[in-house]
Formats: sequence, structure tokens, C-alpha cells
Amino acid sequence: MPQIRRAMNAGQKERRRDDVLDAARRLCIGSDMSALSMDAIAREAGLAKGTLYLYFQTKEELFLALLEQDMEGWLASVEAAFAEALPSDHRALAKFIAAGLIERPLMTQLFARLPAVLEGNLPDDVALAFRLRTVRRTDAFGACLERALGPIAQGQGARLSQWVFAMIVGVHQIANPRPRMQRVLESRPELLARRLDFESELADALTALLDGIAPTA
Amino acid sequence: MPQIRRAMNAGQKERRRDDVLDAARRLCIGSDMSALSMDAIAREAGLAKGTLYLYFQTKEELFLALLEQDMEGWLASVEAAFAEALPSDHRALAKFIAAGLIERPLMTQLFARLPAVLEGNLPDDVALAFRLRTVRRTDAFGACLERALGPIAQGQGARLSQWVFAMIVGVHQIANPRPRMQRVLESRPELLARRLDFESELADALTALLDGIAPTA
Amino acid sequence: MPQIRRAMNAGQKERRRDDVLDAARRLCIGSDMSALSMDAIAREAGLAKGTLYLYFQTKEELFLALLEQDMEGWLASVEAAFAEALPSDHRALAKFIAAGLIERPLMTQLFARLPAVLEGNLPDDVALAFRLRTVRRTDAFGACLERALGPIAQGQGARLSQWVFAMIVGVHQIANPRPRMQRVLESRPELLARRLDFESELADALTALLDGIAPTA
Amino acid sequence: MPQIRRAMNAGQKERRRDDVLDAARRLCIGSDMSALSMDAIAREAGLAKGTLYLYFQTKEELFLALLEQDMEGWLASVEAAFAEALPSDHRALAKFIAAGLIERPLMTQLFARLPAVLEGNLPDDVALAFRLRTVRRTDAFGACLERALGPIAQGQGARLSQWVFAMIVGVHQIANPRPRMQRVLESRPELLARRLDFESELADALTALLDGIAPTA
DNA sequence: AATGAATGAGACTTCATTCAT
DNA sequence: CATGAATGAAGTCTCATTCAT
Repeated sequence: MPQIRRAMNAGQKERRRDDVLDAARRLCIGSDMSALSMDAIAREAGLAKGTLYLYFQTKEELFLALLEQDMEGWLASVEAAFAEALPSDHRALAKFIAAGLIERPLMTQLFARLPAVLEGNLPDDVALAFRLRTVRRTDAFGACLERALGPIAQGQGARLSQWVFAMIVGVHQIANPRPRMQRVLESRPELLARRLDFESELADALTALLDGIAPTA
Repeated sequence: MPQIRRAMNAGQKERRRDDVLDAARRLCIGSDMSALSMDAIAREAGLAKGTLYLYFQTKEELFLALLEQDMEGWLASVEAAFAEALPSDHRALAKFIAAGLIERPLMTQLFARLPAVLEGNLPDDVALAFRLRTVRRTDAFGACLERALGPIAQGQGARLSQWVFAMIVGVHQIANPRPRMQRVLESRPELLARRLDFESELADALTALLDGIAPTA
Repeated sequence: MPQIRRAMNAGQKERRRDDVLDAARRLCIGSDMSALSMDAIAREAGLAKGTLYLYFQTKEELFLALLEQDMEGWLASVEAAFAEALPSDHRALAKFIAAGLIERPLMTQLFARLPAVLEGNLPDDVALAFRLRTVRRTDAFGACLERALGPIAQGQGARLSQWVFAMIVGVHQIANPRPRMQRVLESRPELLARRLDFESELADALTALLDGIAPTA
Repeated sequence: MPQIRRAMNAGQKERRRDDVLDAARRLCIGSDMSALSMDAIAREAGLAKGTLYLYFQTKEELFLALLEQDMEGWLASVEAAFAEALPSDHRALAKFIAAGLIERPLMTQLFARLPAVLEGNLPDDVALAFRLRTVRRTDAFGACLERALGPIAQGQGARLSQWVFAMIVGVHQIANPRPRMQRVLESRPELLARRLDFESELADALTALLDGIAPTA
């Protein structure tokens, strides 16, 4: 299943690392993240279990890499879009964010599970490096928000950035029941009727939040 | 440690169930929730491991019961407070909510871990019953919010209630690093400087959210 | 295969612990000690792998228990024999020791491998407790030697005891080739001709050692 | 770190083989032998893991080579010393042996671990060749002993040689606790007080053994 | 009702060895 | 000859759950 037999140079190694992450991503989407074993990832990637440990020191490091891959891509897409044109108003901004997350179904889920991952078997230096990159991303996204929200948010970008992420995580948890609960909900019409749509709910909630932060914008 | 040797009638059985939950609560606060084993809970409760299964079908049901106990208590306290006097403004409401959560340190944590619990080994009927009670609580808290926010929130209580909870979960995750990450943060002044205080951060974020929802209130 | 389904009281538990040790002993004799896995021991004992960990914290603790069981038995037999009649001379003492070891084929082997076991995954308190018991056994055997060797060994029992054990371990290593080497030896007559017999070789070597220690005895 | 990039002729290949052995020796002394991986040896030697397998069929062959290197050197030093002057008495001989071992800290350790190595993954032909060389060395050392001990040991050199080695291995095991046990001992004064010094203990034990073998010498 | 011994699937990780490059 | 990525079997240990007592 792997394209190349042996990843010899840096480029091939990076591709192989990505292969592993892709395999993990496929499995996460298909079933449930917490049920994911290194064994299963290796099988899905068409590699031996030991090979995974050549690319990731521990399982947790792999998950972290998965999250960061998505976040970097997402952040880049936000920055690219803002460079072209800033959202016209809060609702547009909120919808843009929500739409971007829909394209990366795993990112929100991984972010929500982050605490569990961080508590696992993670070398301290990996945890620290992750945190430092998280700070950088928070600031970068904060800068985007400041530009979009105008003078009112000046200097508050990082905080707002965190509030936005808090809302994303929270709405995700409420609007995206995991498979098992999904099944339960589907057995009861009155519960099904109260189902929320993640994208629109998040857009609405973020709009309200932004409205509250920067009333006139 | 258990007061009675054998729980014969319904009252005694309920008390014993509560004993187990109290033991779990003590342990959760002391250390980390995900590292909690049935063995440890049984020991803390002064009971045998097997006995726990007389009161809870699975570990997950136990955690769910723990969460619900806290939520019911919290909801009752909210309702009691609102019956006496409604919060004077958004900030007062936000601070009241944040303060109530501080008094129940486990509730927020359990709520944040809910997806993991729900994906675990949980009988379908238990999951369903939990969900139905969650709906009831959501509506009850929603009604409180409608009363506090006035005409603007009319009919939106349940949704707002969920947004508020989303914000609680999200801010919790960002402001309460788990022990390991806490240690890592403490090793770096520049990270320590960015530490957030859960209570005040939540109050600010909720205030903004409420301001956005009901601008004039 | 296990006699009783569940070991409920202390006696049954001790018997079960012994069952596990017996299973390990059977496997050690049959094949090679270092090839012994907890998995194999559990299978041989007719128990689940996890059950072994109810009786021994780690694999190393199990091996230590195996060794101690043999040593206690051996020491008791030495003391019993000496209580009845002291060996008449050095050669008689040496032969008695060698004969006692032949009856416990595992003891010498385990003793020889002790360093490897002690370097494994052994809780510090278990290691300490083992060492303290080893000291007691050394002194007890030393007392036996002092009685047998007469005035010359007075106060030197413990040291002599250790020299005797050193000789036992060393001769064992030279005279008892492990299966693989045994096969190799058998393929060459000139090597086979130099084969040593553990029992007689040890008896001779110990006799010499005792002669050197206590010339007139 | 390796002097030459590619070992082309026999001389260079032998030097490279020695480089590997030297690297292994450095690591053995620094830490614990059983924890030594081919990876670590390769790194220390400045070579790739695969390269090691060009010089040694298996890990065990490498360890065997290490032991033999030390033994050949030691034997040569014994023969050289005896050619100059024979030890004046048993104690002098014993002290000479003990001192020679102190200079080769690895030799004793490797000899003690020999059974484990021999039981590992060792090609039969390698095992056989090792054994044949061991016989030669045993005889050579035996001849030295016969010369030193005089007529009494005539024809017994090889046996005595093995007894001496048995004593060396045994005293080594008793007097040189591995790091973990060393730590445990250091936590208890009563255990620390019973610590043995390898060199002097071996000298005493060997003196006694020689006295027993050849009383008048 | 209570116990706690027993289960056993499953997790992560290591490392000697191989072999494509 | 040299490399080092890949292998994969093997290992130890955990823990939610069951069930004989």
C-alpha cells in the first residue's frame, strides 16, 4: 500500500510521515478517535507498527501532529483569505470560520480531545514545543481578528482568538454527537427534532460573540 | 468506611450510591479524572470493586451520574437565586455563572470530558435516559436565561443555554491546563505570563456573548 | 488445570502462588529460563496472564520468589541434617552440599542468573526485602559452616558461606552448558571428552576450598 | 568518528572490527551490559547499524568477541609475567590474578554473563569455534598454574584453571552488585557494612583454594 | 447484597535483524 | 562496503468487567 518502499531522503520521509497521518485521519473519520490504536494506524498505512515509532516518539505525538497539520492548513487559509479581502461584517466572518472548519472535520474534534492527548505519554519537550507553536498560532489568528474587527479589538486579538476557539470546541461538543449517541438520538423523534447543525449553530454563536465584543463593527 | 454493612432498602441503597459518587468526586479533585480506575474508586469508598457494579452498570454510567449530580445541584442553585432576584445586567449574570462553576470544580471538567464518556461502554438505555434529562435541564436553564435576558431571548432560551455551555467547556479547556502541561508552562516565563484565570476569563467571554445576543439588556 | 477455581482464603492463595511457581519451574527445567515469558507461565499454570500479576508485581519478583523457595528449602534441609549429625570431614561436607544442589536443579541456575533478574523491572522495596532475607540466609548457612568446620572458622561463617556460593555458581556455569552449547559439544568427541560432571566437580572444588580454609579439620 | 570511510582490505577490516569492539567496551563500562543495544553500539562507533552485521553475524557473536579479546590479552599478560618470574607463593599468585582482572573490568563481567550470551542467537559454528578456543585458553592457563604450583598440580592444570575461573565468576557476582541493587544497598547502613571488595575478597578466596589444592606449595 | 479473585483482550513500545538503496 | 528505514515478533503490564463464593 505505501507508494515507496523506503523513505530515504528528507522529502520522502516527510511524505511517509504524512502517509501515516493520513491513515490516522481516515480512521478517525471512519470510526472513533479514542478507539484508535497504533496497531490499526500501522495496518491502515500499510506499514509495520515499529515503523510508526520511527516517525513519532509516542502515540500522543502522532495525534498532536495530526492536529497541528490541520491547524496550520486552516490558519494559512484564513490568512490567505484575509489578505485578499476582509470579511464585510461579523456574520460573514463567523460564516467563514464555520465553513473552514467544516472542510477540516478532524481539526475540531482533535482540538476538543486535546487535553486527553496532552495528559498521555508525551515527552515534556514535545509538549513544550507544541505549546510554543500554539502560542504562535494563537497570535497569528489574533492578528487576523484584529484586522477584521478594527480598532476595537486592538491588542485583544490573542484573547479573542481564544474565545473563538473556546466557542468552536464547545459548539462542536454539543452539535456533533459521537456515533453511539447519534444512534440513540435517531431512535427518538423528539430528540432528533432538537438536533443542531454544527456549521449554522457555530456561525450564529460566533456572530453573537463578535457582536458582543465589537458592537459597532 | 461505609456506614452500613449492607444496603437493604431503597433509602440505604441510594445513600450507598451517593457514597460511591462522593468517593469518585474526592479522587477526581485530587488527581486526574482519566487516570481513575474502578479499583481506586472502590477502595476510596471502602467497598469492593464488584459492589460498584451493583450500583452502576459501567464505569461510564458512574461518571454520568457524577456529572448529573453536579448539574442538578447547580441548576437548583441557579433557579433559587433567580427566584430571589434576577441579575441586574449581563456582567452580573456572567459573574454569577462563573462563580457557581468555581464552587463545583468537577462539573465543568466532567462536562468537558462528556464525549469521551459517552463513547465508552455505555448501555443504550442509560445513554438515552441521560440525554432526555439533559434536554430537560437545558430547557430549565434556558427558561432562567429567558427570564434574565428579557423579551429579546424569548423562545431562544434552550439555544442560548447551549451556547453558554459551549463557552464554559471551551474556556475551561483553554484556561485549565492539565497537570503535565501545567508543569511545562511553569518552566517557561513567557508561557506563564499568558496564563488565563478561568473565572474572570469566563465572566468576560460570557458577558460579551450575552451582549451580542441581547444588545440592549 | 488449576485445582480450585478461585483462591479465596490465605491458604488457597498461597497454594495458588505455589502453583504459579511450579509452572514456572516446570518450564525452566524443560527449556531455557531466559526464554520464559509471563504468557507461557500463565498458560502452563492454566491461568490468565493478568492473574499472575495478582501474585507477583513483576516478572522479576516471580523469579526471585522461585529462587527463594528453593533456597529456603535447601537451607532447611542443611540445618536439619546438621542438627542430626555434622559432616565427618571436608569431603563429606562438600559432597553433602553438592548432592543437595542436584536435588534442586533450578536453584543453582536461578542463583547464577540473579544479577540479570535484579537489574530487571523490580520494585526497590522488593529488591531490598530480598536482600535482607539473603543476608539472613547467608548468616544461617554461615552458622552451619562454623559448626561443621570447628574453631578455625569462628566468626568467618558468613564469608565462607559466600565463597561456597561463589564456587557453586562458578562451577555450575562451567559444568552445565545450556541446551544449545550442549548440542554443539555433542557434535565433537574431543569436547565431549572434557565434559565435567557438576556434582563431582563441585564436590572436589569445595573440598579443596574447605581444605584451604581450615587445613586441620 | 571512524578513521576510514570504507574498509577495503583485510587489515582495514580488522581495524574496523576492533573499532566496533572498542565502542561496545566503552558503553559496557559506562552503563549496564544487558541494556546495550546494537543501535547504541553503532552510534558510539560512528557507524550504521547495518554495518555491524558485516562484522558480526549476531549481537551475541559481538559479545563473544569482546570477551575473547580481553581473555587473550589477559592470558598473554599472565604468560609474560610467569615467563619472567613465577609467583613466590599462593597469596602472591592469587593477588596477581585479582589485580589482572581489576585492570580488565569487562572481562569478568562478560565471563559471568556468558551463559546468557551463549543461549542467545548464536550460529552453531560460531559457538563451536568459541568453545574450541576456550579449551585452548583453558589449557594454556592450566599450564601456567602447573608451573606455578609445582609437582602437585601436574596434569591437573586445566581442572584447576576452571576452578579458578569458577571462583572468579562467583566472587564477581557476589561482590559487584549491579547499579540498582547498589542503590538499594546504599539506603541501608547494615547492608553497606557487609559490602565486599572484589579484589581483596577474590585474592583471599583464591589463596584458600590454592592452599587447599596444593597444601605445601 | 457484597466480595475480590480471575479474566483476557488489548495497549504501547523495543530492538535484533534484514534489505533496498 | 556502507547505510538506515523497515520489519514484526515478542514483551510486559493494565483494567473494566464477571462470577464463584
